Amino acid sequence: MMATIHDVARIAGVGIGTVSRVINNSSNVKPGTRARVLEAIDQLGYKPNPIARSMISKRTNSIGVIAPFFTRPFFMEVLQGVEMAIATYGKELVLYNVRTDEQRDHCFSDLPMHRKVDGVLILSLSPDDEVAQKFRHVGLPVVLVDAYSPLLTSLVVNNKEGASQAIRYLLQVGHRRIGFINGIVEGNFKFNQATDRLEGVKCALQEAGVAFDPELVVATEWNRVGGRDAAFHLLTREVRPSAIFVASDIQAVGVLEAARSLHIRVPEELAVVGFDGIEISELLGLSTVQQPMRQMGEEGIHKLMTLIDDPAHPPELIWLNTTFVERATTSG
Amino acid sequence: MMATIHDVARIAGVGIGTVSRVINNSSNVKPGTRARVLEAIDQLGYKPNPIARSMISKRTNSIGVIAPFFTRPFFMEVLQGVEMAIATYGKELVLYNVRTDEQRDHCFSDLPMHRKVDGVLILSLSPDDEVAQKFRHVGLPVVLVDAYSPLLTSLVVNNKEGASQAIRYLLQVGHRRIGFINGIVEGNFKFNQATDRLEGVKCALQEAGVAFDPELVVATEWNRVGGRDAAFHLLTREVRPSAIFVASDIQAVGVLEAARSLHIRVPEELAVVGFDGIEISELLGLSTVQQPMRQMGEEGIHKLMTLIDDPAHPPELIWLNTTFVERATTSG
DNA sequence: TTGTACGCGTTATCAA
DNA sequence: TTGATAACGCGTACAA
Repeated sequence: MMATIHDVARIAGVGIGTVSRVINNSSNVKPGTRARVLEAIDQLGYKPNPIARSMISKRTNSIGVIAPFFTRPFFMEVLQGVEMAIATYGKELVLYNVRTDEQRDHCFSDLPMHRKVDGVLILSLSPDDEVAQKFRHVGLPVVLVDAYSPLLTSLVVNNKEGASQAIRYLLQVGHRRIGFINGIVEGNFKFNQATDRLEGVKCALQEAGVAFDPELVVATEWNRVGGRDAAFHLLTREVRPSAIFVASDIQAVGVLEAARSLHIRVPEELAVVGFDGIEISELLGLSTVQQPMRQMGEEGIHKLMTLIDDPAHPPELIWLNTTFVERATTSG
Repeated sequence: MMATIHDVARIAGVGIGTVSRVINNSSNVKPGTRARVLEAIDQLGYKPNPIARSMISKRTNSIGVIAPFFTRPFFMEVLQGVEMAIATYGKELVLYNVRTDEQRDHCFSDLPMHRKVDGVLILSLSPDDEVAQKFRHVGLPVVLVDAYSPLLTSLVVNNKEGASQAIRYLLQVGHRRIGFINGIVEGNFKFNQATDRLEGVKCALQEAGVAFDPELVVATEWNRVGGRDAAFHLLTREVRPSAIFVASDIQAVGVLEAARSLHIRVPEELAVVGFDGIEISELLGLSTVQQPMRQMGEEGIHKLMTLIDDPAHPPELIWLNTTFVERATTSG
């Protein structure tokens, strides 16, 4: 039905070996025969079967991306960088979205064996040592983005420092009662965005000699509703905070909604700072701690490609920095 | 290095045929031997190689999604439905993002031959008859979502009626000078969202006996900046419109920005209606024509799966309806 | 420079 | 119920 290398060989009156050599433009083939083969290929509209090819070469020409809830704006931004980088390498992008722990475990255990991808980029998910070891063992290149493992090349954002930037700014402009709405800890791993951001908050407060008040900290879902609920909680206490730092922009949007419905003016009566720097933060004039999201995706892929070319390459730990962006929700 | 079916056969002391039968739980295998095989599989941590499998079965267990600029919110929403549906089928998702006509043509011409996917879902891109014919010819199942071809199963939104809904509403609440900011026509295909929405605008005006004024129509890029620029254009004319209907929410956001910087109050001095119903429209209180985006993705995949199971299934044309959503930018 | 034969890891067919 | 063997379409030694 579909033309194979044999058909081409027959039409061109050569052996399949020669056709193969022409396809992979191996040097040792006489110009005359090459022309004949090329013509036969053209005539039949022949394309090498990539499945059969990867059967031999052990290369699939596609790379896998594992992300939790890739529909969240943060992942979208990273994914955009990933996609662009992958396209420049001419690879295909296989997307594994994981919503549950089961899906994650399934991905982590099966992917290494499958070899349906030449490499894997894992987003915001830190595999434990056992899983990481397995990836190494089977020789499947892996890069972690926004996640960390000592055994795997990791690109991490300095979450702690980012949170500190936000708190230092708020302290500097005079706030003393600062609320912190964190995201809930997803998964039971050591590297965790929520944990690190909380750490950064504590640190910055301590440096400034301001007491840390656990009553002002709430952890909620990483979404708008979570942010809104938490904000209601914080803003309806007897003594409410004069500023709230939120662990993600999307939650911060919920905070703004809560403030509006409570008739609390932003920034006059309440300063709000988010985290991430997704598009909506710019739209709403939300001050935020900007992550280099696009860059994370792109660099992650570049690292992965070098790893694919040189699997023996030792794991690296790459730190990326955040930038505080001052907008309308803080500057009165 | 990695265990194969031969290793399993050797350890279990059976032939590879038997192992294969156990894997695909074919009935005719004695419980005793099945147990031995299962044990060997477990011992070796053996997983069948999917590449070798699809070499024979001609099934890759993954489906391709072609989308232009999948990073736009509209595509994200559809993609979310797509992803969820694909997950329920246990398939893998291969994402082809196309930004240029070359990439599109490349996708359309290569994918059918590759057979690296069992089926393709094409988003917002209408292949011409020649390309469609090719898909049919090689027997690769295709479903079009938000796009149309007479030769392929297509899920389309009633763009014309949607635009009419918006205009009828604006007319009903008293507007007579209604501006229309359209998206530019991308690609030279017959089915086109921009064209249909313009048609709907004209129709609704005509029905109401209101003259259509070409001066009030501007076509721009499908993004915020495009919307903003177009709005500046419309709003700085001597007699400006009292309402603007915008072909996408993302452009409408730009319109709102323009109105704000021109100190034109919304909705008192200017009513704004978008199209799409992406999350941000809800956030900003933007009145809009809601598309059933998630549903489009899900239904598209379901249709594709039935097509994969029954390739002879004739192409269908499925219409989906929009819903007008009234929010703050129109209701004074 | 070119053709042949083998192997990649499966599934499917056919005898036994 | 089972095992050997032939495909599947390609890359690649090896021989010519």
